[in-house]
Amino acid sequence: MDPSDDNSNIEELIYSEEEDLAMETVEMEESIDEDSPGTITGDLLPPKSFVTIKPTTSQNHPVQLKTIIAGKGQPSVSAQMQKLMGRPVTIVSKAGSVQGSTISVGSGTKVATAVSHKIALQTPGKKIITISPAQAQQLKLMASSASPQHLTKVKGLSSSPGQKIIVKSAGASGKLSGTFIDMAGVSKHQVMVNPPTILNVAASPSARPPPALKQVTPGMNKVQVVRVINPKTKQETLQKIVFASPPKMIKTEGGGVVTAGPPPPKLVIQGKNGQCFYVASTAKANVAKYTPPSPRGPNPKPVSKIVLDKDKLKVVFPEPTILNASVSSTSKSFPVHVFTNKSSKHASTTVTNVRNFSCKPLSAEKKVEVRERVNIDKLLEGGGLGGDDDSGKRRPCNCNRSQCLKLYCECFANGEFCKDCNCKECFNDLAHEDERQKAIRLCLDRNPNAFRPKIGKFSAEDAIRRQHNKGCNCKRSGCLKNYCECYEAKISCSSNCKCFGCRNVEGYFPANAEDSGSSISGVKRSHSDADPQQATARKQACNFMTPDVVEASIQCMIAQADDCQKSSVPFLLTEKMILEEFGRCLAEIIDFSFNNDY
DNA sequence: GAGTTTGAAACT
DNA sequence: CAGTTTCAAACTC
Ligand SMILES: [Zn+2]
Ligand SMILES: [Zn+2]
Ligand SMILES: [Zn+2]
Ligand SMILES: [Zn+2]
Ligand SMILES: [Zn+2]
Ligand SMILES: [Zn+2]
Repeated sequence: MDPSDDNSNIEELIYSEEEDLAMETVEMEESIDEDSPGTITGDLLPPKSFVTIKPTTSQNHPVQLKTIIAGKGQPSVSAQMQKLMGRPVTIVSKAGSVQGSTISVGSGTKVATAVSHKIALQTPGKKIITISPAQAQQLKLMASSASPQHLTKVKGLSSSPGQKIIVKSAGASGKLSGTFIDMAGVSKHQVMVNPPTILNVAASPSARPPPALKQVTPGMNKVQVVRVINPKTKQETLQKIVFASPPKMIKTEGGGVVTAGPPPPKLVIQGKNGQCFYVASTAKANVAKYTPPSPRGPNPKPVSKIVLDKDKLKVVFPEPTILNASVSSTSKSFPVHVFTNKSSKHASTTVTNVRNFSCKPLSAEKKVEVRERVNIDKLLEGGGLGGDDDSGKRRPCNCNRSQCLKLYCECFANGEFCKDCNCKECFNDLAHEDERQKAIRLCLDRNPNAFRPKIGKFSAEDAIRRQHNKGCNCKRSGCLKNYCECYEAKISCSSNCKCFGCRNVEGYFPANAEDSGSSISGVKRSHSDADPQQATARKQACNFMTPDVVEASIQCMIAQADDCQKSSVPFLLTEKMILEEFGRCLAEIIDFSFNNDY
């Protein structure tokens, strides 16, 4: 096998290294039963063949999966398979025994992943279908049945390109192409691949470039210039304040009510990165105050808002009003001092890093609420691009159809305005603040945490053990590509994730505190010496149900059904034999897991 | 740069 | 809530 041939195997390589398999040579070979001839040709009863995958450094307990033999097709079954797989299928070998039954699908398949009791099938198109056990039963029946009308039920089952395999035949020098059966990513290649470098860049104010002066660009609204001082860098910058919508009665659908005297104007300060603070002035609290809606309810529209750069944490108005910030425990909050020439009163300010604009209960005394939409948590966590997109390196979006007012838009999802983006018909700017607010409300309605950091969590404990709040749902990436939000954030998948064939498991990324050094070497600790607490939270590296394994298993079962059909085995017996085949597959998988002490 | 793949978000 | 569609980014060539 040429290690360089298939670049689709790269992830496997990375994975195997991470799983401490780097030092093992894993061999995949076709083993021929002793009592069978060593040839695989012809229409005769083919030998029992297995694909054996065994780490050479471990004991002799190779995992055996049924194999895949290339050869001539058999009309009825291959026709069925063809329908099933959505492509020509050649089934060559008809195994003499149940154990030897094999099928081959021409160019490799991407079939399905089974997790727990569900099986996910990927159609040639692109869709993943999950079938319940009951449906799986149907599938089996169908596979063994000759009646075509059943076939429609499994139209989704298909083969897929890409997974090429070269099976080294024991006797022959020829190569067989077939499905790559990959037990938990074990690969024959012995390649050292360094794990991705993890950058845990804490948000360091000093590392940031000094805030630049902000040019005041009056929009449709009244604009005022404000000096903003970064409390850490002591640097000042100008910000613009936009007095947006005129005072209005404020209604909140969530039951929160704002009966308003004329509320103060809306304040908006936009920072250079599009991050923003909202300042909702509730100075006339006795007149205009709102009842915080139910946690789930939509938030009242901020009466005033200030949008400013995340770096600039002080807002300075000509005549000072000092606002004390209350610091929320988990979100990054800053003392904010607002000096205004409009009012000489002192006011309290609640500063919350509420990217979601959620309505935090306001204490009655607070007179001004500052809402900050800055994506600070993410930066702090070093999640995703965090840490380095910090200083204005925010990635521009390229939205075409969402108007940047849906969460599809990264800018919008981060609570930022679009700036220097490549979007079309962008509404995510000051000029469309009303629409924007509406969109925000809509999002919050759907998901109150929509604008919260996806990675951090709310307890201190979870902050240490970073994990994706919702978890990912990856089906085909093995959580080893940036499609996966966990992987993208450089964190291991957790119990929150519902991914199939996950390889982004514990140990893939260095644990936060202690593990820093070892992971670079690619040597994975066994979970015995890992932090047990962490072990519970992170996804364990014991996921043997990779798509390939599942596929192989399914193939075996289908082959079994096929054999029975061809031998006119009674229906009930067929069913039983298929189940037995399934059992054998499971046993082999379990066997493998035991022999590979993860 | 075009085309494909992917999984989150949105929608029904 | 599940199934489907839409979307923009990630990825591949
Ligand atoms: Zn956008
Ligand atoms: Zn944008
Ligand atoms: Zn935009
Ligand atoms: Zn994932
Ligand atoms: Zn995950
Ligand atoms: Zn995962």
